[in-house]
Formats: sequence, C-alpha cells, structure tokens
Amino acid sequence: MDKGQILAKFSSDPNRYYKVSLFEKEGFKRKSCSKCGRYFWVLDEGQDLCPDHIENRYSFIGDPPTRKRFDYTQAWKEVESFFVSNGHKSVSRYPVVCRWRDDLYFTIASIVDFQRVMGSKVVFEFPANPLVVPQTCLRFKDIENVGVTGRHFSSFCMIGQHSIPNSQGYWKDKCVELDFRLLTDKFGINKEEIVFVEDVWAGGGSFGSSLEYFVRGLELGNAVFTEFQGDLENYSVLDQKIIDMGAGLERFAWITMGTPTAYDCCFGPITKYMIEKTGVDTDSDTISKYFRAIAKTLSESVDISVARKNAAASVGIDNVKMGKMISPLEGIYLIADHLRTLIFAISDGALPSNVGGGYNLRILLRRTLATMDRFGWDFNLDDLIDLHADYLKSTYNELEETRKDVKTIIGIEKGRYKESRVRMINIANVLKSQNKKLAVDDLIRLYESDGITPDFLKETQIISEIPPTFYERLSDLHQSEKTEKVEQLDLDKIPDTNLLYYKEDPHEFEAKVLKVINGKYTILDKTSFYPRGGGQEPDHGKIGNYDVVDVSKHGNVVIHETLGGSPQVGDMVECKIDFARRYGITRHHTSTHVINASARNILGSWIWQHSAFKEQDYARLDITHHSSLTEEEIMKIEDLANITIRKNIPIFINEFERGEAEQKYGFRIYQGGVVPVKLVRIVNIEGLDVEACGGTHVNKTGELGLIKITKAERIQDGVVRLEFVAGEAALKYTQSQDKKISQIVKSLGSSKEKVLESFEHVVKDGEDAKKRVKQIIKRTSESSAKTAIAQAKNLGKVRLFITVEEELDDEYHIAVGEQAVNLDKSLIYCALIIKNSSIRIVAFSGADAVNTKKAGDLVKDVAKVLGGSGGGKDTFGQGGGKNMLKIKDALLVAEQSILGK
RNA sequence: GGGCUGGUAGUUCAGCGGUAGAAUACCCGCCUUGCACGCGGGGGGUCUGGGGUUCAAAUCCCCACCAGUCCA
Repeated sequence: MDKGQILAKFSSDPNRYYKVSLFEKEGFKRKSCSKCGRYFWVLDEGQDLCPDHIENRYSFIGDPPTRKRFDYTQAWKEVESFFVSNGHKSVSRYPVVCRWRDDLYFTIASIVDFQRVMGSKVVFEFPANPLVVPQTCLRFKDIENVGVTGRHFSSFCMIGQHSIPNSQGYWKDKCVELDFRLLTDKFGINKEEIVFVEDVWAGGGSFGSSLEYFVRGLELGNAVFTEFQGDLENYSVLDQKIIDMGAGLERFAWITMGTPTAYDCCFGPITKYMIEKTGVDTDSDTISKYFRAIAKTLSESVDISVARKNAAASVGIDNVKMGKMISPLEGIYLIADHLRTLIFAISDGALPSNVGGGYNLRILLRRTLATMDRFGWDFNLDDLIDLHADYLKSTYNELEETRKDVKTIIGIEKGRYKESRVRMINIANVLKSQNKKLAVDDLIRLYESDGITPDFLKETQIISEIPPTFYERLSDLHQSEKTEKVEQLDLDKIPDTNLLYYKEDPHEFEAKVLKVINGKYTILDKTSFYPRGGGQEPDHGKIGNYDVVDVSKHGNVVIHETLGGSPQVGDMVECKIDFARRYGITRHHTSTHVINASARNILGSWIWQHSAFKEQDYARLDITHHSSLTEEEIMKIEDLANITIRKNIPIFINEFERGEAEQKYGFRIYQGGVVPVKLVRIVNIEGLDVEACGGTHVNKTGELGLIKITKAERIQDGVVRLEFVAGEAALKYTQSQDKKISQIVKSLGSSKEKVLESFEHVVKDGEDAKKRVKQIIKRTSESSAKTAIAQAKNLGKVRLFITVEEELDDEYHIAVGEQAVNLDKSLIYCALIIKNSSIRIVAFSGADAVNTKKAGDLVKDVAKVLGGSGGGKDTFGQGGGKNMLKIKDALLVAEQSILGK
C-alpha cells in the first residue's frame, strides 16, 4: 500500500486521526510546512516550517535545550523510571538475534520482540501491558554513515513503549501525553520546542496513523498507532490495536548533552580512551560546528562524501584539518559503534561468517580492523570490549556472562582477517609482477571472489584509476530474485486431527477415515502417527491393510500417505504404528538435545542448534560454531553426552504460554527455530537443556543407552554438522565397524591388537616398492636401451626397434626409449604396451630419424590400425587403440609407414 | 539462501588434453671457513576424492569434500 495515499487520507481528517487531547489541552496548532506541505502540530503559531526545514536544526549541539545532562545509561534510567511510575512494566531486552521470526536475522525494532508469526498472520504476545523495553536493534542499511554523520549507528537502543488499549492499556491520548511529559517533566525540555509531525505506518497487512516528535529538528520518537487492516478503499479496525512507540535512546542522551555527535555521549569512556590513546587533535568548537553542518547538509545531498566536503567547506575546515581531526574521529566513532554491535550480536549467539546475518557481522569487524590499519592504531580489542561491557553493565548485565566468549570469537575472526590481508597482498604482488592491464571484468572478479577492492589495487599502484563503470557493473550483477512459496492442499471443513501422540500415545488404535485425497492421502479423526516435523522423520506402520509410508501435518490436520490403495471414507480402521522405528527415532531425538547441550558445555555459549534431522538408525545435528571440531573436542562432547545418559536424568514435558516460557527459560528454548503456536511444549532435561519442541522423547536419559558420534564436518562457514547414533543404532554401528576391522585383520593376516602396525607396514612396503621400481628403471634403462639398439632392424636410413609388451608399463618404455634415441640418433623406438585389454603406443624418433619419420606421425598411423588414435611431437608420440587382434598388422604398418609406403 | 574463485612437492605457485615443473625449504658434497652468500648433486607428488568423455585427463564435463570471497 502506498504510504503517501494513506497519509493524504488521514491528514484530510486530522480531527479523527491525529488530534489528541493533549493538543487541545496545551493549545497545539496544526500547521502545514511552507516548504514541503507536511502537517505538524506546534505551540508557536508563527512557525511555518516543519522540523526538517527549520533554521535551527541541530542547534542543540553545544546548547542543549534540557535542564539536565544524561549520558546513555543514565538516560535509560530516567526513561525507565518515568514509564514505571506511570504504570508500565519494564521488560528486559530481547535477543538481537531474532530466533522467533523466520523472516528476520536480527531484531530491528522493539515491536519485533512481541510479534509472533502464525501461518501468514502476525500476532502479538505481550508479557505485560503497558510496557517499556530498552531494545537493542541492529540495522545495517546505513553502515557507511556510521561514525560520519554523528547520529547513525549499526545498533541502537530503541525505547519501546507498547500498549494494547484495554482495561490495563491505553490508546492515543494517553500515549502522546506521556511522551510529551517525558520530554517536558523528566528532561526539562521547553514545551514550545516540541513538534509533532503527522505520518502513517503500513506493513504486514495493517496500518495506522503515527505522530513523530521532534526537538530542534531531531526526531526523538515515533508513536505508531496500528489500528486498521485491509486496503485503503475498504478497511476495518483490528481486533487488537497496538501502540508501537519507538524512540532512540541515543538521541535522548544526545539532546541533553549537546555533544558534537551522539557518539560522544553514548559510548561512555570508550571514545575518550581511544582519543587519548591516539592523541587525536580535538577542538570541540570546530568539531561542534562541523557536525552541526553535516547534520544539516545530509538531508540535502544524498552522497555522504559530498556532504562531508560541503560541511567542511562551510565551517572552513581544510584538507589538513580534515585528515588530522575529523577523519580519525570518524574512525574512532566507527570502531566504538561496530564493536558494541558485535558484542550484542555475539552475546546473543550470532557468529561472523560468510552466510546469512553472520556476513553483516564479519563486515563490521573487518571495517573496524581496516580502520585501525588505516590509521596505524593498535588498540587491544579485548580492552575495548571490556570498556563497553563495563559501561553497559547497569542496563545490560547479561553481557557479563558472555564477555569472555565474545573476546574468543572476535579474536578468531581477527585472525581470519589477518590471513585474508596476507592473501590479498600476495595476489597483489602476483598481479604487479605480471604487469597486465586489468579490465573492468577482472576487477569485478577480483572483488567478488577474492575480496580485493579496486581501492586496494589503486593503493598498491596496480591500477592508476578506478574505472567509472566498476560500481555500475557491480550493482547490475546483483538483481535479487525472490523465491516463491509452495501452495498448500485444500483442507477446507476438515476438523483438526486429535493428536494421540501427545496424549496416551497408543501403538495401536482405531480411527475413523474422514477423507482420502488422490487415493493415497488419508485423513483420520485421530492419530498416533507422528508427522514429519522439527527434523523428526514420520512414523510408519499400517492403517488397515495399507502400509503408511509418510505422514505430514498441514495446519492442524495430519495426512497419512499409504501405499497401494487406501481405506474407504467413513470406515473405522485398525491402525498400528511401527514402534521399533518410532522408538529409534525418539531416542535419536532426545539424543539431539543431549548432544546440543554437551556441545554448548564443551565448546561455548555460541553453540545453538542450526538444524537437525533424526530417523530410526541415524541422526544429525548442525550447530553454530566458528571452526571445524578437533578430534579431542568431538570426544569430549561424546563423553559428556554419555555421562548424561549414565546419570539417568528425568525428562519433563510441559506446556506453557509462550510468553511465560520465554520469561521462565529465556530464548534458549528456541533451538529448533520458530514455534508457530500459542502454547509451547517445553522439553526439559533437568539441569541440562530446556527447549521448545514438538517431538517425541524418552522419559529418562538412561533409555538412550549409548551415543556415538560418527562424523563431524563443517557444512558451511559457522555451522558444524554432527552425525551420531544412539541406542540400538549405536550398538549396530559399533558392531559393523568392528566387523570391518575384522575383515581388514583377516586380509592383512594380522591380529586385532596389531592391526594398525600391520597396516602401516603394508603402506610402507607399497611405497618402498614403488621407489625401488623407479630406481631399477633408472639404473637399467641405459643397458636396456643398448639392448634395444642392438636388436633394432635396419630400415632404409633409419633403424627400428619395435616391441610388444605385456609385462612392463609405459613408464619403463618411455625411460628406455628416451635413452635409446639419445644414444643412437638414427633410431626409432616403438613399444606397443598391452594394458587392461587396450594397447598403448609409445614412440621416439632420434634426432636424425626425425627426417625420415616423426614419432607423432608414426603413432598416428599405428594407432589407426588398432582402432584408436594418437599423436605427439617430432621426437615423441603417444597413442593407443583397443583392437587386440590387429597387433600383428600394426607391426607391419609401422615398418611400412617408416618406409613411406 | 544465491553467486563467484581456488584446491598440483613441507611452503608459495606455474602448467590447463600427450614423458608432472619452478622457486623456496630439506639432505649430501664443494667453496669459503664466523655467518650470509655462491657452486654441484639428491630425496620429495595416487596433481582433494569419486564418476564420465577420450587411445590418452592435473588439464574437459558432472558430483562430493575442503578453503576463500561477494551479495540479498
């Protein structure tokens, strides 16, 4: 839906959509901007310009309009206490890795915390009403602006004020009044400074009006009233209206502090530390002027580099000053921002990698390190991480737990960056030595496959200029395509299947056939057949006389696929599930949870389930991890898993309201991904692992018997796959491995105890034999060559040695032939070597013999007879054929060919 | 999730259908003799694995694995 059209519609009826009681009470006037026409509400009747166009934009820099000064963490305490004293519950932030939504990698707004996708609908889950949350949000869109504009961040704290209008919550009037009073009462901002701008919001099938509030041109917050659904011509009021007020905490701090940039007051002691360490020349007056100027010019010119230039020019900063003062400051801001984002993301379980959201994190760290390289700074990243974590402690105490792990991950990733640098320099050196002219295509290939930017090539003087078409060509290459979703079966009017496997779970039961689709998909009124889902393979068994080969769930209906026919609709049928299969799968499913927890304990807090698969005699678990596993790590995980089995820990399964479960157990429960139901089933292996999971599980870990990891491989950057077997499958696996060893023992004629030594012996013998053959050929080739020369037959001007070989290989004849023609320049050496029912031809012509017959030509003629082909150089030719019966003819043809017949 | 690039001696790479190479490191000898350097010789490889095409594959095609890299 077009936002402009909605805005036009809403603004045409401001009393209905925008006028709140506060405006009336305080005497706010509605005005239209004389420059852009947008409508806004303000106390000063003489103001004709909207906040985007007023003269005193960003004049709070150096002159804050507030009574008090609050830095970042203090500002949150103020905001929090204000909302709490006004009846709000203060909720802890949600993870920045958005595991409860399939369509987002990271949490991008506070409202996302409470959105749960069920089917195609978004529903809201509020742990309290009304509430306020300091939600860390990650946004990578304006990454180039970070550090440069004074107000862009890769992650920021969105103050989320959320309310559902009901007996506890409130709607527009109170919302705007609260926001107004927060600014005036709490922060002491003069009410004449506050401007509300009319706007709208639309997304996910719903829409509503919104009021953005500004002070001196700085947008502090935006109160969105999600109210309608449908399209503009025909819309209705939502059952569940929502207030989504999001405000930037960084900006609240900034406006009270009046620092040149928002960075100066939001990273606590980090920027100060870096400025002192680097000795960057700072002069707050010039810097204030510069950042005020850039804030103003930014909206007018799109290109950030142009904005920088203009801003510098307007306050009289020359290139030297730019390079000494502004650029290093930008670098410091960038480092502080990027590291803070990495701390949050890694703490919440994301890993830098080359896929998915991890790529954004890798970019952040590489930008950080590249900036340090550029200025020649050698900050200890661990120190900076400590400074951040210490500073954030009062609001985000949870970062404490993962502080060490964050350092580990960033350390590893830094190592990768360094290796990558070395590789880049090597490639650059090769390019330099080749001294070839590089086309745009070459530059694109270098960039896309090796990460070598044209800027780097220019820096190292491999190219003199970056071709103007480079970026154009690059963006042409990336026209993204969206994938379509698969259509679902039409299951209208079919009631939800009664799921017995979550209840008594009988192995045999009787059920009524409700519907049969395409003669093979049977729907029953109730079932104990577990459908495919959550990586768990479906049950097999029988419905009547028909074999069930697949079971799947569509919505709340279970569909059984049968082989060779299906029962009649309306019949009562006897159903029986293959319990041996089910029990194997069940054991593997519980084992997956056990292995996941073991891996997390052994490796680190960054371990999450990436995906999983379990069937009767095999299972695999993909976990998020930064490197390949060592054999030792695999063994430790396996050991811990088996210790867990021996402890025979009980497993409890209970249903919870989702919000309750999240509050009680945290977001670790979402290992298996999105759970699209209101009631979540919590599988709790006491003291070890708690997950939301719909699968089947054993009652006690002892039932698993044995867990054996059979394989560990890195399936992509940041993901390791563990394959394993449990229970009976584990026994079978060890038995079959043992059998293989027995066979090896038998064929080696060794014993089980000494099999390894025997094997090493055999391998070494093989190697030695090969070496010996090589030596023998080397030493005997000369005498063999002489023998060949002696046996050669005169044929016109040349002498021919030709032989048919069944025992020795081509390697031998090549060595001998070469020697022979060296000793006798008029010799032609030709061998027909029989190998695997085909014939290989090798021929040499001596330096003098070449005039009579070239080796390559000879081979061609001979090979033709043998039904093959060949060729080669004057002195050496190779070829072959498959017709063994023609060998005698071939010998004859060789002579004739030399004689020129 | 979608691309792209690469995998050859311990290492860095060349070769891109026709006898597997260079540099460096290693071992031996010589020269010097404090080392570096210099000279001569030597060992070192199922060309990541598996299929296919071909008389012939490191080389071409397909698949897998490993590594790197870009984008959404």
